[in-house]
Amino acid sequence: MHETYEPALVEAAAQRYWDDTGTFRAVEDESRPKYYCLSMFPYPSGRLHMGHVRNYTIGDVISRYMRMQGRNVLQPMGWDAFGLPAENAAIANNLPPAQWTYENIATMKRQLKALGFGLDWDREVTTCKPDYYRWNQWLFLRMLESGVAYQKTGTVNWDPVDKTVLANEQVIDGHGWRTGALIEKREIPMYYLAITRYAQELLDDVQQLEGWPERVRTMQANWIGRSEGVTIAFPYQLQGAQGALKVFTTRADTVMGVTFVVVAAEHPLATHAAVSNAALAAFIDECKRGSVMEADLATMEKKGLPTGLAVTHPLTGAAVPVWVGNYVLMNYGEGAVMGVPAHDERDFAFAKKYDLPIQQVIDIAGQAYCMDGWQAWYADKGICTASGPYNGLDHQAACAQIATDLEAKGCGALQVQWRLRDWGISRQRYWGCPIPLIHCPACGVVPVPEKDLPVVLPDDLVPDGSGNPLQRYAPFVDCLCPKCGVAARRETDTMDTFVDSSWYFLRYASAGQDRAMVDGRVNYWLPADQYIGGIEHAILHLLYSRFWTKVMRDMGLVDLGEPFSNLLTQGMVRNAIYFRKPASGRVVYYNPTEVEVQTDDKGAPISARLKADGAPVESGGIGTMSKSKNNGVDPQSFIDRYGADTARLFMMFAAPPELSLDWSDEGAEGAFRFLKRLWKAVHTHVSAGAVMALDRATLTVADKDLRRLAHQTLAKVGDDYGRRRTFNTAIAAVMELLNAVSRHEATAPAARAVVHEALELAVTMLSPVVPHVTHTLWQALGHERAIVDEPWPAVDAEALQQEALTLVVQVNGKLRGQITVAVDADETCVRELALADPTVQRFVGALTVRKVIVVKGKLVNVVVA
RNA sequence: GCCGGUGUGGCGGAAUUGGUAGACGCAUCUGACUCAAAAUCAGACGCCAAAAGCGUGGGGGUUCGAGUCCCUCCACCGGCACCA
Repeated sequence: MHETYEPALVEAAAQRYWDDTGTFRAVEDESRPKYYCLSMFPYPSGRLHMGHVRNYTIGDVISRYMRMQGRNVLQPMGWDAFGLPAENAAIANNLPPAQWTYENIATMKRQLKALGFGLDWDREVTTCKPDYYRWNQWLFLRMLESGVAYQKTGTVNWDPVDKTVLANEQVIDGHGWRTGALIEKREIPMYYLAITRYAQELLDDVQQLEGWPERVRTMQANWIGRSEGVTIAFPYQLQGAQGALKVFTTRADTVMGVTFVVVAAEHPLATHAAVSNAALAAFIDECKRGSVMEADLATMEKKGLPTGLAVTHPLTGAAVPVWVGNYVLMNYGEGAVMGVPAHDERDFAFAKKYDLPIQQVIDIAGQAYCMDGWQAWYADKGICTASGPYNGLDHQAACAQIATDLEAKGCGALQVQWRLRDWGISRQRYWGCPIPLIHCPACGVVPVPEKDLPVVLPDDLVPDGSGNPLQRYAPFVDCLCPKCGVAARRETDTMDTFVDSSWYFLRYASAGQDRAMVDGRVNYWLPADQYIGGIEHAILHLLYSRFWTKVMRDMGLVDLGEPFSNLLTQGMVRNAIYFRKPASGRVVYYNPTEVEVQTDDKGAPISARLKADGAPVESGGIGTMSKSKNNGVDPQSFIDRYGADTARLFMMFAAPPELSLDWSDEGAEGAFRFLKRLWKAVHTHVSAGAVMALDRATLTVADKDLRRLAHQTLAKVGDDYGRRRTFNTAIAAVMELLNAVSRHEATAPAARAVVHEALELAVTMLSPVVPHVTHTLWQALGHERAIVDEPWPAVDAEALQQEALTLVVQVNGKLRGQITVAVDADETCVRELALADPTVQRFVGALTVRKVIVVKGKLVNVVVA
């Protein structure tokens, strides 16, 4: 063994051993309990970032720990390789997205290997390869047959200069990111997946997923958004024809307070009214240009214009004016809402702004309604008032009665409404999975026959930002109709990349299968025992994957209904932000490595300046590592300097996995120091020669204390890895153990044996986190078998035994002293010892002892007055 | 705006079921070693001059006892359906 820790040597040796022995190749084995540890696969953006390092280290620690627990572990990896950044890079570099993507994959794969993750690379999945995406296409066609996939129009951002559809992130303040042109909303035909068919099941099942964080389950349930209410029809006459304007409400009990209705700009009534009303037509145009994003919709100024039309209140027969509003969306519900200004905050503001009548119809005992301003209780459920036959009814009774009455008139029905909308998967983009359809002038839309799959995406085109290059590429577009044989046009829209990521975890389990999407191996490995990824995927990706799995189940392709048993959502990796804001021009961000921080004599930062010119820079606090803030740390240069183990150790030690993690050069340095200390401790110990077998009879009190600590630590670390998933506290516990080992006088043979055991346990406990250095240290401690193949050690119950306990004594809840008692001391004895303590005596003084609370094994609280 | 989360020393965090607040690490300070520096090792380290007192974002409450439970307010972060 070397005297000094040299990570480069140690890491190369361990990785060579794992490669040569095929350690991480997973083989199905019905006789052993499996463990499928899944991490969200990366988008191949160029190089790994610290977020990846964190994500995959968590997965690797869990995988290696479960392997030591005797589980047959599968830990695969792949590439979410389609998507917009490749097109942006193509525009910038004039290179095909495929080339950029495959180069990035090669780089990142090398980095993943350098980090020592125990991945089974034989199962690698790359979503931009035809052998993967052909099954997207295959399943899409099956979904079309079953009606899960269907066509309808959808709204997109249209850049009139580039004549292209933009993603939301490419629209900045309503203008195109490249052209600056004012973006228009356009309605185009698109394909949708009927996720709403599964709404109830997705909602019911998410409540059962006990291995998921409560917050993610709540977010999903809110997103699905089941609400029970009533659809109400407001009849109207228009050009002699009878019609009905439909709205949905969960507050049917307030229907007697309706004083107006608001329809979306695209609503047929709005279109009709605009024909003879230029101002209204202009307003509708303005609305159509507005954002479709929920966040914008919620915060923008609510505006409206009357149509001049009126509908009839179905219960009172009163005429209700119809308005057009910029905050009502055609795609949500019925594209119209009823206005009850007295009991809805948004309607109240709208009515105040446009001077519409406000009619209170709900009474809350002890509250007085006042029209001057909105108060929170106006929206509460109460007793109906000024509501004719419904007066005196509470919310539930009024809703039921009103629904019955509306139903009798043919003007309403009870309904369950979902916030969840069907999933639009069409993208007007090149770098994605082609939608396997052909447009025939005679037959219409014709699916590509199964034998012709996959529809291969040409991978040498270079997008230039103006439209989808597939549309101009004849070899792709020109085809023959599979039905009638005439010249036809291939669909050029591609699929949302969320499709690719909705089932890759099934494909890992069916690696190499070229005759089917999945095979029986899926039912061995799935569901994933642990899924790990960023909290930013808490809703969409996870919901789509759950939906996709259920669709495949209903087609008989898999047996499971939920793909992920346990979910761990890891926090962001953050770093300090420094910038300068010149009087003119834009803000310049400086990487923290370029900045020097001045501190006061307690170490608190007071100012910062740029190393290059010595002039001050401003601090922007701490933020998520990003290109735009220039505060990223490149894992590669860090690994080159300190090694993979230090990177892994710091990532696991600096914060619990669910919280955000702040990068710290000094902290990472500290992790490196700890590994050097560990190395030195083992080196010093083995250099001192052979060790006797542990003889429990010859141990001193100090030896017994160290043994107890070692086994207590073992129990804690196992619990932290397995149940709690708090790697930071596990590492801290091993650090404490190592501190105790280095303080231990180890010259006597028995003491050396205890130290040997403690070091073996420390090395074993750390091996999931720092597998390279522990691989070498385990050999140095005299073991033939590699540590990666060792089982997790058992706690020695005898080592945990102790004779005396220290209890704390409080007076009125404040810590005043400590007493040492025998483990089996009874309450009376503990109580007397506590009262006899001199400090306790001093604080009790002349006061009367009211009671004494004894918490077994913990503390005594003397209550005085 | 809506939904979800977070808030504890100079910093990251610990306190697992309501029971010793600040484990472990970083920074800082002191000392040892050194011609010197680095590295390493030892010690100190919530605030306050203080045995007392105060202290877990602010305010209020429940309790013998609250970082932990309840109410309320504030700040920051994630998601909001075409970024992935």
